[in-house]
Parts: sequence; C-alpha cells; structure tokens
Amino acid sequence: MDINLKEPFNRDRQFALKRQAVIRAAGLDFCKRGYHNTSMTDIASNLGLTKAALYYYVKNKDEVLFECHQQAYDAMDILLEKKLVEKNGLEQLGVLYCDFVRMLTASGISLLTDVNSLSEGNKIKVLKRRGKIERKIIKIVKQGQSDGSIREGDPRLHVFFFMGALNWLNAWYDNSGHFKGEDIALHFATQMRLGIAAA
Amino acid sequence: MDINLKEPFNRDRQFALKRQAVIRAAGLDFCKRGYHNTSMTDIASNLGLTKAALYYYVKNKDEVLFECHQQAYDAMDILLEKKLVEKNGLEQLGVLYCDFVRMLTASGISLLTDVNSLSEGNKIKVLKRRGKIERKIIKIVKQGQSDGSIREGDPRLHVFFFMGALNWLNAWYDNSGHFKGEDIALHFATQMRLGIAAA
DNA sequence: TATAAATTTAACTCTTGAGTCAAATTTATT
DNA sequence: AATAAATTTGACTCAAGAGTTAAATTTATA
Repeated sequence: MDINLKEPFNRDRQFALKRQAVIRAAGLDFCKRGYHNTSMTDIASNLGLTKAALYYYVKNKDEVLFECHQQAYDAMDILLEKKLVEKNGLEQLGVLYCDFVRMLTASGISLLTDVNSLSEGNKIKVLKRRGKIERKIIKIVKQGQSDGSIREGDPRLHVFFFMGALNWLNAWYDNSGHFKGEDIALHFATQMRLGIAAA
Repeated sequence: MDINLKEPFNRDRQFALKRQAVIRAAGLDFCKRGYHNTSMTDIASNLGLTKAALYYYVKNKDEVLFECHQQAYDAMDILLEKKLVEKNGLEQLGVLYCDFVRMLTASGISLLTDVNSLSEGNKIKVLKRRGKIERKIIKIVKQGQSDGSIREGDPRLHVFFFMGALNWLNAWYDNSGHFKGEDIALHFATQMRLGIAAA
C-alpha cells in the first residue's frame, strides 16, 4: 500500500495519467464526430482545458490520433495474451471476441477506423499492427478449423466479417444508450460463434 | 432503339450521366482516403477534369458527400423492393444481404460511414434514411423470428452485427484485390445466415 | 518561503482547401 | 457560320484550424 499512497504525489505518474486521459478523451471525440470534425480546441475544452495546455501533453494532433490507435491495440494485445490452451479454436475465439466488446464498451477506449488521416509514417505503423492482430485472429480460426470446431471457408473472410461488426460498434454504441455493454458482448459473441461454428 | 440512339445526343441526359459519374468517382475517393483527405481538386483530377469544371456539375463538397449517401441508399432501396413473399424471413434476408454485397463490390457505389462531415441538414436526412432502411431490415428479422426461421434475441443487435460487416467492407475491399466480389457475397451471406438462423 | 510544475491568456503565424470568377478556348448542335 | 454548352486557365478571397509563443498566474512540492 506504500506504493499506492505515494502515487498521487508522483509527478511523472500524474503526468502520464493526464496524458492518458487526454488521449482517451480525444478518442471518444474522434469516435463521435470524426477526426477532422474535432479541433484541438474542442478536445481541450471537453476536458476543461485550454489548447495551450493540451500541447503540454502532446506534440501534435497526429500524435493524438496515433496514440488512440495504440491504446486500442495495446488493450487488444493484452486480451490476445490470455491463452486458453485447454479450449478449442471456436471457444477461444468466443471468449476473445466477448472480451473485445467488453473492453470497447467499458474502457472508454475507441477502436478508430480513420487510418488515412494519420501521417504516412504513423499510418504504416498502425496498419502493421492491425495486420499483426488480424493475423493472430486468423491463426485461431485456422486452429479451429484443424480441431474441427470451426467450419471450412476462407479464414480471412471469416475474420473480416466479424471484425467489421466490431469496427462498426463504436459508430453506434452509446454509453448512456439503451444497450448495456455486457449484453452486446454476449449477443455479439454468440452471433459470431454461430456464424463460423462447424455443423 | 430509336430512344437509345438519340440518348448520346440528349444534352440533359449527358449532363445527368456525367454528374452521376462525378458523384461515384468522389465516393470511391472518399472511401479510399476519407472525405477530409480528399480535396475537390483531387476528385476533379482523378476524372481528368479541373476543379472549375467540377463546380459545373455540383454545388459544393457537402452536396457531393450527400449524393454519395443517396446513391447507396437508392441502390439498397431497390434491392429491398424485391419482395420474396414465398420465402421465410431468413431466406429473404440471405438473398438481400448477398445482393447488398454484390452491389457494393460491383457497382462502384460506396457505402460511406462518414455522416458527421455532412452539413446539419443533410446529416439529418441521411440518418433518417439510414434509419428507415435499418427498420425495414429489422422487420424482416422479426418476421423470421415469427415464422421460426430466425432464432430469438434482440433483432436490432442481430442487425447491427451483420450491418457492421457490410459497413466495414468498403474499408478493405479492393476491386483488383485477391477476393472476387461474388465470393465475398456468398461467404458473407452464409456467415450472416448461420449467425441468426434458428437451431 | 522558494522553486518547479501546471495552466491560462491572448495574440500571432501559416497552411490548406473550399469556393468564386472572368476571360479564353474547345467542342457540339443547329 | 452562328450559337450554346463544356471546359480550361489562373488568379483570387476567405475561413478554419493547427501549432507557437511569451508573459502572467495558479498550484503543488520541498
């Protein structure tokens, strides 16, 4: 507990937390209104800050968008780590997908799709990372096809289909709306599983 | 044939066709690079035209984006008209969804998701129209639940799921890429159906 | 109390891209 | 040949928004 009590007095830590909050708030704004329809001033004032203060935490707008993507992929990578060795491909994927939806609805992390607004360098990095995650998921699908839990068919198309549903989630999901995150997670995971399960 | 032979000499008709082409080309650009990352000059030069010539066909950029949405919804409305009365809800939906994918991969029409970049008035119109289409699809799902072809569960979530896959399609589908439109259509329709089919 | 960090204020620069315009030119129609 | 439509050229205005800066002020830390 010694560590926890000291944390609020650790300036570096506070800085990091605030920076984190800036990114996440920006992510929500980008998600709701779009990157180009959200000004740095907007982001700042949504946080009760000034534009000048924003630039105390980030280098430029491009960096903000890039970090938004990173946050999402960091979170996904963590969920991908959970190796459920005892389970078959379909079951693994079901748990993973459910966790993805939970994460996106609960954490304030947004899975942004606007890659084209990134600077060339960051765009490449983001696409590489997205590709890496995609390939990991495809691998699980292939494993499921080997162990007989997932039906045949191009594994990439299997994945593109249900990852589309995930990417679209942020466009319509509303924190204070009618649907509860957990309900969506269970529903989506079921629909995903049934779509690719072996007969 | 009298009519067809005269058409190329009908100026109003030619104007309409060119305008149509402008909109569709712009849609492809918006799809590939995003609305705000595509300038009117870009659109023009991709058509071998000048910016000034573009403005001979459209009022402003907002109108172009609006018409892109309209084109997509016009096409979807036509497909929604095909009433297959003799079939059950699931079968109807399967055909419809397959047609949707075919249309999006074959026609050069893009299903854009950037609604927030529209002017307030056009945004409302587009959201209304999108809602109308969504409700029609939800209705088919409900019908399928009544006739026993579609499993229980919130029909809106059923629809949000597979419509996500559709919206994501434009982000990755490449005309000259590895996947043929027809293959995607069949695959996606199958995955969609299995996800909601009754046991 | 002294120092360093966090933030505001407010003014400023710069770039991009939308949209306009008028005059010239090319192309099609009659 | 005369007219109208289609398009180019090139220069222009205007607004929005990113990013900067310096000085002042507030807040936390030691």
